[in-house]
Amino acid sequence: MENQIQITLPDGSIRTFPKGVSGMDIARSISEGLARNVLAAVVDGQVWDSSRPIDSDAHVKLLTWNDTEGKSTFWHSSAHLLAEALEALYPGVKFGIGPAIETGFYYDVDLGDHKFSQEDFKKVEDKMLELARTKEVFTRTSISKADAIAYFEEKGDEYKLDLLKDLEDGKITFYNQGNFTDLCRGPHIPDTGFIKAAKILNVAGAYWRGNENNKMLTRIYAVTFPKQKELEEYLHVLEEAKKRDHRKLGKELELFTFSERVGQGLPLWLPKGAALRERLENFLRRAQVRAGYLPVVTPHIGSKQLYVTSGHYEKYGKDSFQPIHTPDEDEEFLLKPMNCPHHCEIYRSKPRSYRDLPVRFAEFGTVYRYEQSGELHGLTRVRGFTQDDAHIFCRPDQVEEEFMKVIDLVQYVFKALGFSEYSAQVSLRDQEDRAKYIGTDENWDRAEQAIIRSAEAKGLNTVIEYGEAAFYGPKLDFMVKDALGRKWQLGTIQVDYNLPERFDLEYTGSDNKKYRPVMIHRAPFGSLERFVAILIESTAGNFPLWLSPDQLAVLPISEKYTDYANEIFLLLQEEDLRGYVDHRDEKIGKKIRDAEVSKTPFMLIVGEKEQAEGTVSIRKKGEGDLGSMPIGQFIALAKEEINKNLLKFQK
RNA sequence: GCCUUUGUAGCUCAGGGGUAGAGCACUUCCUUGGUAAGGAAGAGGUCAGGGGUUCAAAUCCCCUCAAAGGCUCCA
Repeated sequence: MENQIQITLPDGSIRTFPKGVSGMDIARSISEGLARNVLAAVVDGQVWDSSRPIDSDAHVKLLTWNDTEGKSTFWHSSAHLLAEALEALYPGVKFGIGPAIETGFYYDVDLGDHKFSQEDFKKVEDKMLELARTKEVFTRTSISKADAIAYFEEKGDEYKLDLLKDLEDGKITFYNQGNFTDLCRGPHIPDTGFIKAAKILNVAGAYWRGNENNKMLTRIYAVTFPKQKELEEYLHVLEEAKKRDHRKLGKELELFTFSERVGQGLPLWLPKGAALRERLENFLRRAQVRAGYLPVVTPHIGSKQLYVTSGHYEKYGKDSFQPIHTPDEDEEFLLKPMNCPHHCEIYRSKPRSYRDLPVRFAEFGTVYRYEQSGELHGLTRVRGFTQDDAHIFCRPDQVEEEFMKVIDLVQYVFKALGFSEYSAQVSLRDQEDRAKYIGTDENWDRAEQAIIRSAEAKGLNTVIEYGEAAFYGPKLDFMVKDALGRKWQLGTIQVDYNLPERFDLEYTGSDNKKYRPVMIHRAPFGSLERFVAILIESTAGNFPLWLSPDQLAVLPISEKYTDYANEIFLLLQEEDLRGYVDHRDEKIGKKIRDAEVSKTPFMLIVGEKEQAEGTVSIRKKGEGDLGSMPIGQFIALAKEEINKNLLKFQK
């Protein structure tokens, strides 16, 4: 029948509807409740307005707040509502783009001379909700390019005109709600009435089209919800996340600090932080010995010529810490921004045979990079940091195998430290602009294919990003999120066909001819600084026992038991357990509280009873009293917990 | 580097044109207390730094430095 179409629903059922049926009509045919919650519909894989007529057989999925796409449609529509509110409050405002993001949305606007600040937030929120209550309907209209240009010329919005330049005539649509009309592909929720709660989160500057030569617009970040309660829950989650911020915990737990006198982005590791970091280094050192790495050590500076050879000077020289000059001769040295040139020279220190390969040089190398001041961020982005760096020099036929071994090592480090939620980003060349990369197309293709195959073979959750490759080669990065959901790169593996060429590295093959080795850069942690930052946020400062700066606190009930407490502590130290005795003239309740607050895993309480029996009373952080036991039993218990983690990586 | 915001005691923060306040931490004393804060007293600040306006600036203005949230960048 010509006027009937077949709609396939996600459960596989097929229903017949009149031609021109909308997602909303379908929802209504199922239940009124569903119809009230439908935000949009997926029609043959594309998200459509729920009111848009469907003219032919299709697969349809109805979207609600519970679907990611439903949420992003909701937030995109909210961006239009924000724009409408802004236009009502600040006439003449011009609009850039206003997309939905992972949580919420933003709109880039040009408010002329008005500085959008905290005082404006409430006004705009109220206006948004006022407009939402009138249930303005979102309507879609196709418009010719000429008419669209005329509209925005009349309105004087140069940003929309700029956007229109790149759009194809005949595919341009406008969306309107209330008094606001925007250039938009859609789709949108049925009407603004779905939006019941709105919160402006912050404002930031953002260059038009992300280009720093363009004008800076005001980016207004906001979030909306279909229920007031959900907004409250969201704000609560944000508050909780802030408590895990590594900058806050780092200060509270006395792990690291910064000093203006030392300089921006140059972290100072306090004793407890240094202890934590040292544990991590030792952990990886042991794993690397088993994986066949050879430790090397290189200086913090290197001749400028070294970086001219490597190509880094040409690429980054102007944007780096400037060369250090010696007093009498015309010598120049650079603070090393990376370890690889030094390691290349170690490779060159003697002739290499094909039988020697692969060789793997590992170093916890501290490097210095002049990061832009606005980019510095706690320990995650600093100007001086230590990479758990290593360079593998191998034959071309060994690249893929070595690459996979490194993936194993990274996975094993992440697993031992409890990072289960990470993604792997494969960074390849920009598909169009290839001038910014050094090396031949042939080498790049080989490296890119090797990475993709290895990631696949290891079953990584991979995302491919074009244009994100380093200038010298493609890479595989392991990305982890911080407490606020920001993504950071931790582990990295990079294939490099370029440096061996520039340093003229070679090995003798079985035919007695010279060949060029391939280099793989890799760092499972990435940098100790960033890794510790993410570790703090993921554990909220509750480190596993083997990493905890203080593993235990011995708490005497009163000074009468000082000697017994010291005796116990000595026994623990002999077993390599770390901690302190709380000798302060305080009540036991106070000592317990302070140990809990500083997140010390075990408290050993000793008083009259323990001294008489030769025992300790154990209290575990967050769990409470475990009762008393002989010291030997506690030591066994603690060691068992330590080994539980360490055994994982010994396999 | 750019935009917005912020900078008061070791920490968390209040105040605000008339020469500085709280809680915690710290020191001393009292207390010798059994599983998340015992009591008292004391010490501690060129109110980030510099300049300006003013009879008077921590407070208002300008510059610098640092931090926060973004943008750009990231070997």
